[in-house]
Amino acid sequence: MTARVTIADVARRAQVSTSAVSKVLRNAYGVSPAMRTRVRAAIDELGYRPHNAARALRGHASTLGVLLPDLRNPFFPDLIDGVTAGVGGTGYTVVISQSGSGPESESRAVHALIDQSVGGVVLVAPLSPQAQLEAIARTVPVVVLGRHDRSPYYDAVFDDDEVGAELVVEHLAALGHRRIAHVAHRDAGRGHPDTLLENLRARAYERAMIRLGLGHHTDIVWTSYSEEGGRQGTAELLSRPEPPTAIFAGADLAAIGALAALSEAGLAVPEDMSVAGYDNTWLASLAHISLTSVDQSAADMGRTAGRLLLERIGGRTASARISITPRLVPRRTTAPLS
Amino acid sequence: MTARVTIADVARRAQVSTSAVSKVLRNAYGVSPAMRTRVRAAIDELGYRPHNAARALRGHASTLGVLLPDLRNPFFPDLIDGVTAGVGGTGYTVVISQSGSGPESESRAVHALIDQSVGGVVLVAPLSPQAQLEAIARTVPVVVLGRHDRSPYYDAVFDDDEVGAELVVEHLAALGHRRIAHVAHRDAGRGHPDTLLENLRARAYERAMIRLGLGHHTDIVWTSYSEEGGRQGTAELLSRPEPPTAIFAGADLAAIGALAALSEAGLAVPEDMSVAGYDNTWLASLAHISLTSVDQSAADMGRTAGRLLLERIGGRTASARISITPRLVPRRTTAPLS
DNA sequence: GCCGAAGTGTAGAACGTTCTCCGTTGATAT
DNA sequence: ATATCAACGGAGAACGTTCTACACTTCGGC
Repeated sequence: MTARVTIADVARRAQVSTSAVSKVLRNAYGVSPAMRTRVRAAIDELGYRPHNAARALRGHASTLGVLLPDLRNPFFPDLIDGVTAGVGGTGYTVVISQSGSGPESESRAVHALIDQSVGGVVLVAPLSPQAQLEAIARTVPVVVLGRHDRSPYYDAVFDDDEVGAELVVEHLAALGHRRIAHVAHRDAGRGHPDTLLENLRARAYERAMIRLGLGHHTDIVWTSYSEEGGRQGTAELLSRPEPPTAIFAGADLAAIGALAALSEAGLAVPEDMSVAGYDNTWLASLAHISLTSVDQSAADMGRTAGRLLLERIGGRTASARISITPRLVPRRTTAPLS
Repeated sequence: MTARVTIADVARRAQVSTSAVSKVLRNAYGVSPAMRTRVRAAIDELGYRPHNAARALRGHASTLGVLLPDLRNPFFPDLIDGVTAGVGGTGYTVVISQSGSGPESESRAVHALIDQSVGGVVLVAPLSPQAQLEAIARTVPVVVLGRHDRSPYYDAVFDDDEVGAELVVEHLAALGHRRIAHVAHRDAGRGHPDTLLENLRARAYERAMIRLGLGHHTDIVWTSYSEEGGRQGTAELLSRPEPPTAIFAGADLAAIGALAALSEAGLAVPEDMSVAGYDNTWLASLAHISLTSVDQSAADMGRTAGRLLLERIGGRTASARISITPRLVPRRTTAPLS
């Protein structure tokens, strides 16, 4: 454990004041080219690295936090890559944290993140009520992903889940399906912000069914956007007196679970049952799975979120609300009703 | 953006000195019960939260870093959960960072992490040469995961990759396969520490083949432990004059890619080709995939790594080296040679 | 020559903690 | 009564930065 090289060491070496070194570091005004090169040289020679904690103490953050509900959803890595790309070259480091399920553990996680003195946070599909998010936004710039919130205090990025759900229902209906069921996600705890993507997808599903005259075939099972959730939900659907002929799962992971349940039940996909997911993760595109899904461009969303966060940090106070239009990617798990 | 509640505010409220508050916070010696409760009350009333940057400046870290090569490998979430569980209840927060591929970006990432003044880091399958890791270990406690390094300066946690590879080869050989090929991972850049798990698996595969008298059937394609890698590697294997009858992919993700390539080539699994993976991630257990794999208990490894890190932080200087014994999980992608 | 402005550089006070000393009690031992 | 000591509490110097003020040049314009 060697002693740290500080700005003072650099200053001594370069025969200037610490203020001067600080200026060079921040490339602030008032530095002659000669001094700059001298300081730069000293920095390199000593292998100086700024101490972020000290900087943070003075109010300058060097990291941005991304809070994910869990790491298992294959949608998130793409999102993270997008965020990283969006803030690329600005000197910010992106740190990732897991919020767990439930508003309490989420709140704990977000505060833990803030306590790291991050410059801003991207909250992915948070469960906390809007008021609470706004309280957070008063402390640190916030971008919320996956909720259609309309808040003056934080930005929102989301795909148009209504459109996405419609695309799926219309696709299935066009294939001749009428009994189209939906596997939805029920959050832990009470609250359930109704701007949260899972709830919007479910409602949009209902509306699309009604619009297409299939209202009486509406059938939602509330489990979770996980493999297990999809499996259970599908099992439940299969036990109906009149099971559906197509299942629209609100997430690819749940769709995968549905495929598992169907294969266990000895049903063939898409011959006996069509299945569609949402998110178009790489899972869906696996040749082995080839799941019809809705693409919402995780990378774009992440990049946008990153950019908005930087803008907020840069001083923008007007609130942004950016919607991304999803697009259907038909694959082999959906086929005409036979 | 409200002004921060500091220790001084708490002190004022509780009519004590800041030193006293600090003592209560750290539950240090020299605090009367009366004062303690008074301070506690003030803390709650004001909603005080300690400023980690300030603490870090004084040398106390509140976070532990985990550096992952990438987030897409489904093995990692389990690992993270293990680490989190292993350090649970100690007040440390786990932050995750992505190292990218290649020693340079890895080195950048690990330094960025250290600059966050983490109390210690878990490096997952790092590519940097041992000397460099030891340099890092001189700055901050380090636990390396997935390398069989023997260093006096950092701890190592790994599964016995030799045994794991043997299990697979023996399993396939017992099923009658002789032309068993291996999809290996070739790291970016030079260096390739030979204690890295991917290299050990490949070597153990070779040795097992020789031991079973199949040495002349040894066939390794070096791509990567990713879906794309598995796909390409398998395509290459299929173009051999005499293609293998079984493929041992060094990671589940690569095995999935192999399945994709096979399905594209119109080959049935396991009828025409047996496929085995490694890591036993949830992907492998998906009913739809049901991949034979090697389990190395990600959660255990993570928990162990977390625990070791805490011990190091706690002052242990002797180096630990913990090996976990893997176990074969046969599923539906491997079958007797027909 | 004088004045203001522009260009360079420094001193030193923050930022919010921790933690080492040290001072003050009151009780106990001598 | 005095010395000793434990228990409690506080003063104040760090930690490594940033950044506001200010001081000192130099230079051009008058």
